[in-house]
Amino acid sequence: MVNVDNTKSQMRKGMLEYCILLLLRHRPLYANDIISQLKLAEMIVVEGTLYPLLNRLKKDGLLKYEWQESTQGPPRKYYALTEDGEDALQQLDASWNELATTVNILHNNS
Amino acid sequence: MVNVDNTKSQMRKGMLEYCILLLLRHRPLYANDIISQLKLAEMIVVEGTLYPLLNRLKKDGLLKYEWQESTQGPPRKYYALTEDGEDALQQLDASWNELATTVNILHNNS
DNA sequence: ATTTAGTACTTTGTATTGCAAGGTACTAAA
DNA sequence: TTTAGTACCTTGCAATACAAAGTACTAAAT
Repeated sequence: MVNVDNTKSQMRKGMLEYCILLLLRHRPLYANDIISQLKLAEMIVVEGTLYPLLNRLKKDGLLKYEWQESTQGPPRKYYALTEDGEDALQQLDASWNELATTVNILHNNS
Repeated sequence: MVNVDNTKSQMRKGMLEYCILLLLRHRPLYANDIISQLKLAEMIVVEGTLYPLLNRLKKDGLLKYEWQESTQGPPRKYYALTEDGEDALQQLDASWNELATTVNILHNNS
């Protein structure tokens, strides 16, 4: 059997940022929430990937966070979209639609 | 205006390999053909990206090539899917469908 | 009080990979 | 014999996903 895992994971990687923004669209989440949600969606991410990514999105002004106490452990950074983040997300919705259309055309054409 | 170009290009990158295999599904193409086709589909690729990628897919046994004379210039490497390549492509079709479904769910859920 | 386990966030080193830029080699026309 | 065009390859750099190790805080167990 051929190994397509690498290609599959490349596909997922490309969507990661967009999926994280989608998850944050309507409610703030902290890192572990995001990891669990993405795991459910079979878009596996690990801490070492997520934290730097969240920091980058924060630095770029798409995300902000608030510290919140937890009943069982240290406080958590709850991330939410900024206004710029919402703008970006809208643009990415459009990009996603284009991309999906393109791929489907290539798929059917061929 | 927020800059989402980086994220957009990450999305496209992830699909690159799959799209190249799709293009080769029913006919052999050489590098410039692939570049033109992908440019039409707004999935821009440049030589420095494509050649190493084709070599890798060849090395992995998904692609093979034949030299063919050209009427206007040096000979060309026409790439085609191997049997393993066709298997891989089928698996990737499935992966693509899953991914697209997942993203659309995240999109609508949110 | 001290240790241990659990949780949350961060950092470091490595491998992959896309790309710009430059290089080689062949063909054909000037 | 030069020049332009085409095709393929390589090199060096930047971005980034990930494994693994590290820091810090909380809460329960001893």
